[in-house]
Amino acid sequence: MKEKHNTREVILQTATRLFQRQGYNGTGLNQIIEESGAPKGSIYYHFPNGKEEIAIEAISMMRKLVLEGAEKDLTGKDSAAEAFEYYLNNVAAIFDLKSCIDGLSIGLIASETAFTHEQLRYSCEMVFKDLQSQHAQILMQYGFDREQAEELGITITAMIEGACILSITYQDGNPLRRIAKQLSLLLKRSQETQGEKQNGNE
Amino acid sequence: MKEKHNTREVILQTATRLFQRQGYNGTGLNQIIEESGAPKGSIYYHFPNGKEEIAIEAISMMRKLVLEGAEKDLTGKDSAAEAFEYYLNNVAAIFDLKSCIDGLSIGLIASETAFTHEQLRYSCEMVFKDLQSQHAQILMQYGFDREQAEELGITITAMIEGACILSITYQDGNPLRRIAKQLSLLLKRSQETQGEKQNGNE
DNA sequence: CATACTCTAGACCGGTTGGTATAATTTTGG
DNA sequence: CCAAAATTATACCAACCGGTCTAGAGTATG
Repeated sequence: MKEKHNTREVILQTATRLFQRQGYNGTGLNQIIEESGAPKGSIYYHFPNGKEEIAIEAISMMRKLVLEGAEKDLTGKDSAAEAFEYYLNNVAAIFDLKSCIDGLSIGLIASETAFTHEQLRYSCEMVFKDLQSQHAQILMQYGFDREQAEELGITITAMIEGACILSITYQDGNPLRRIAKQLSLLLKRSQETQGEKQNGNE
Repeated sequence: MKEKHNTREVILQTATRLFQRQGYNGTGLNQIIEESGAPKGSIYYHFPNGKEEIAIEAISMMRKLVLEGAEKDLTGKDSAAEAFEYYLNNVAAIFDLKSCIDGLSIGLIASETAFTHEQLRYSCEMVFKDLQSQHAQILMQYGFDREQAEELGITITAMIEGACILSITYQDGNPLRRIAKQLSLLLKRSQETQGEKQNGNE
């Protein structure tokens, strides 16, 4: 069975893309079927619990895409400030191309389902927590202490999410680029202040 | 006609609330009708162009609510840092109550319609720009120079939007409170750096 | 080859969607 | 009071929604 699971993967990839672009409520199964080329029977064969099950797996795929994309851009730089600025500028470049926005943001599906689909809300919460952790880990690798890294982790997660929404709305990478600079400054200053605090203790 | 325009206002208020809570695609006209008590005929009488027209007016109402709510909290404080921290803590308190989230955020309707409803996207872009301007104006009132105020304006807009999404997803005001503190620090440091730059020039 | 299992394919279903049409009711102003 | 205008009320519509069902095609194995 050379193509085993291929239909399932195609459905999932199409759904992931469409859910990120239009949201859960704005994406119908028929659109997923058309754009993936998968037969309707296969949707329920592979995802017996229906649309919600597809969405939960799509959120999982978004998580993987976002974490991997960020990891790739955030490591191997001279400082946290440089790393996060580089990452956000890469995300901005994707918006400029107006191309596929997979793996950039989960804010849409998170906020639209928060009051109406508890399982999806919970899945998104877990992804956001993973993103916060990733950011905090990266900051610690660049020398931040744990407490500050954690507070900055959640702040960075929010900033990136908010910046993506602005760029999506403006259909332009410019908001992300401007916010990348401010995030860079924020990180530089935070690290300087941490340095002073450590010197002060000695 | 003592109640002139009352039906129209009730429809609009209900729609504004529901669009903010569930988004545009997640809110059907029948739900607006039920929850507002308005007759279906009146929907098309008052909003002849249908759902999109309601949404455009709802976005306008959201704009008013957000701008007024922020104005009320952001003025009359000792510093920008204190003002924005106070504002975000008030927003957080609303999330803690799990009550009506009107006038807190437009990120959901903005992102879900960005690729599919150009008029709504445009309306949301204008609201975000107004929010940025408001934030920049407030910062200038507290002593920031124009250029820095504008860069911080867009950054604050993104941070608030992102923080609201996290709080919506976590169903908890805590993300907002934590980010309020980081925003306060960011503003303090930005103002100190601006002070040094001015001293350096003299 | 036969059999069992996996997977596809697409018809079908009841319910919901946004919108239309028009009669009935209410309001307004002379 | 009455006519005209404003507004309500509700039946109706085609299209779309997520989900069910079942025949049949494809694959693996003995």
